[in-house]
Amino acid sequence: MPEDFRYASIVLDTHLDKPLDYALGDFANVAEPGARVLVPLKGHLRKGYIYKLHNRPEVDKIKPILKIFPKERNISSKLFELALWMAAYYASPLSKIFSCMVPTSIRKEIQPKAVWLTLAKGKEKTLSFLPELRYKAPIQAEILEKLLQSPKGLFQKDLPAHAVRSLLQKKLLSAKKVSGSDDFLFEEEFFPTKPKSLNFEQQKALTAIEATMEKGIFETHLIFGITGSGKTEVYMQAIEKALSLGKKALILVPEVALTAQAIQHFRARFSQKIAILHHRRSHGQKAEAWESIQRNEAKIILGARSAIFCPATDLGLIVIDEEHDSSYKQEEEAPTYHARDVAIMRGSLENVCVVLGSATPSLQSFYNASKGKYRLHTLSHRATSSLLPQVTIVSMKEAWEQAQGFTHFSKELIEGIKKRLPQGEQTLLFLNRRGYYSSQCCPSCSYVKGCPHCDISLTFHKQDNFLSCHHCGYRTEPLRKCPECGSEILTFKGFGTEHVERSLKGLFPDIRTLRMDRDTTKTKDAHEELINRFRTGKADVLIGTQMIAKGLHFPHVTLVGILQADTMLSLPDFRASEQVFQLITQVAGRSGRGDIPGEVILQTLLPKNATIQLAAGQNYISFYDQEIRMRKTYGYPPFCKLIKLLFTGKDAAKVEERAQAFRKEVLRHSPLFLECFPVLPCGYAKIKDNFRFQCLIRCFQILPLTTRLLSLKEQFSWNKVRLLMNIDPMSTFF
DNA sequence: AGCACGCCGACT
DNA sequence: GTCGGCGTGCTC
Repeated sequence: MPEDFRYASIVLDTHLDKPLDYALGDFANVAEPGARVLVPLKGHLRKGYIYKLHNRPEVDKIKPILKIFPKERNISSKLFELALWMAAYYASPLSKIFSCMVPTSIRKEIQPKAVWLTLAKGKEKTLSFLPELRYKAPIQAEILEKLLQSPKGLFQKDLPAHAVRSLLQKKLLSAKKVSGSDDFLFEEEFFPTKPKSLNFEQQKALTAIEATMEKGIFETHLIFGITGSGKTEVYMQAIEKALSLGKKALILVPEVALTAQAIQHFRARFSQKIAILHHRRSHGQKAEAWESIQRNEAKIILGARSAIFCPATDLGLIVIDEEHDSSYKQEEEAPTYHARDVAIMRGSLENVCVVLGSATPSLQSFYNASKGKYRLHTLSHRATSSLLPQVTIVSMKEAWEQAQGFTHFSKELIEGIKKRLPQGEQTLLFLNRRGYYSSQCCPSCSYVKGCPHCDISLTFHKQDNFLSCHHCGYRTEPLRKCPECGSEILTFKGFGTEHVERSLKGLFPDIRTLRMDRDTTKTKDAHEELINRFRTGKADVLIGTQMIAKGLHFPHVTLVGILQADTMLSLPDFRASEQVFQLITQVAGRSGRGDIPGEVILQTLLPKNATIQLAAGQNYISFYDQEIRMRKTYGYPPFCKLIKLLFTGKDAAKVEERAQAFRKEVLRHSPLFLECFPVLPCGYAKIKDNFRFQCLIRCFQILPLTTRLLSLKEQFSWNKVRLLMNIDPMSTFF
């Protein structure tokens, strides 16, 4: 017989880390962990979730729970279990985990207020007075013209409010309230694409995944498929299988992959409603997607990392596409979770088949697969007839000798671009640095103009002629003279995409270029537009940073130039090689996706470097063998676990002192086997006026240690210094 | 997170 | 003499 509990500890929505006790009163029979409740706090009403039921309150003065919300607002028992695991593993307060699990729009009950406007019925043809209106009320006329061009309608918020009101009064427009999402537009029009036939390897992977789903058990599959091998088609057919079993499918993709185009790709295959969750959607859109999942309307959920917490019941399949992608890891704030690892935990709690896919699996995942923890499926052929691109390594030392000075472009690259111009074939140039010059400096005293708030140099942007900080957004005019020595002869160092674009135009005056980096994709649809313009052949060359590397499909690209393939290799980070290998492979994979075979030119100052050579050979297995040996020798993951303690604060000396003191406490109180590295300034020693120090902990098991660390953190006197515990950090440098 | 309490500079 | 700056600390 269950015990009768009279109290509950409640985790409040506020950033209050500690649960508070309240009396259950009449709610004793309906209260359960995860239930949404309303409670008084300091004379205000607050909402939260029940964490535990008990009979031993911590304090004497106990206020009562005022209300228990309907079950739809609960955190389900399965997700609650996942939350408890996360709180322990990631050493994070439960309140922060609950706020990951439920969107703010749901927690704050924000009612969407978007208004959708269409031309009033029957008025479409009676707009003969438009010329007159254009004269009397040009703004109103403009609205009507816009609506004639988009007959489905427009959001009111995108139109001038005053003119809309007049038009509504004249009964020329009709308005209806919607959720703020334009999802309803897509529901009507479907031209479903058919499943493609699978090759032997794809079929084998699919059969194994289907078998797991049929058994209704938890099992993790890793699809290791070269770029263009048709992983997505396997996911699609696995999703179909999940649906046919009456289950739901959750697909996680890196944030950048959630472009309207990728979404349409999914919408075109499935007639079912697809819920889309990512952090750039509006409150209303997120709330609608979330509730449609909860009402069991959406059977397919597509989202970025936080979608792993979606309230779906009866999941049959979780897909993590591009499993190696670092955007799955939350690094900035607690909980520092990895969506792939949370997915695997969720899968095991809910008996779900988990599918990880990548052309360059993380060392961790491939290691797990090699140990039999995951089932490995290799797709070694491109699904279409296209071949993998031919990669050539070019030594830039030699290129500079030949050119008698610095150049972005080796002779091989110039020839490659030139050859393609008359044929309408396109080139992609990759450089992982935006701006024109990466710093302004004084050659006589070697002063470098840095950001006053961060520990980095300011990047020069020629287009608008300013210096900017890529960390905090600080902007200032370029220096006229050196503030240290007064010299008026100042120079610049280091080149970015803006400079590459200009140099290229110097070489080929008539060349049509597009540039894609954070600077050119600031506005809402700029990203989409740039991709469309390039895809439809409006440019010969696309120059870009990281963001051109991921998943884009350009059939006319037959040449990819990687301008500085090695800058990241020099970082003192255990994952540097892994990241460079992944990046080169992903960028190279953009070449030759159509009928004509592709070419890749890999420009580097380290042509003999093993990682560069293996990436050029697109030889993942050899790279894995090399790298896993390295990790084993030096004792890095997956052969151990890492925790990065990050200490930040305005006063550098105090931050370092607190960090040292905390490190001592960790060593003193830990009977567990662990290794505590010295306290060091981070690679970025200061960001937004906050100094940063870190201390790396190496251990074999996370779980008992994080509990320990959390209680030490609670007892410690912080004195204006903050600590972020990063579990399984992606980088040990920054 | 809020909100109160608390201790030091520019105002009626 | 008060108003108000935001530093510190508590909320069941």
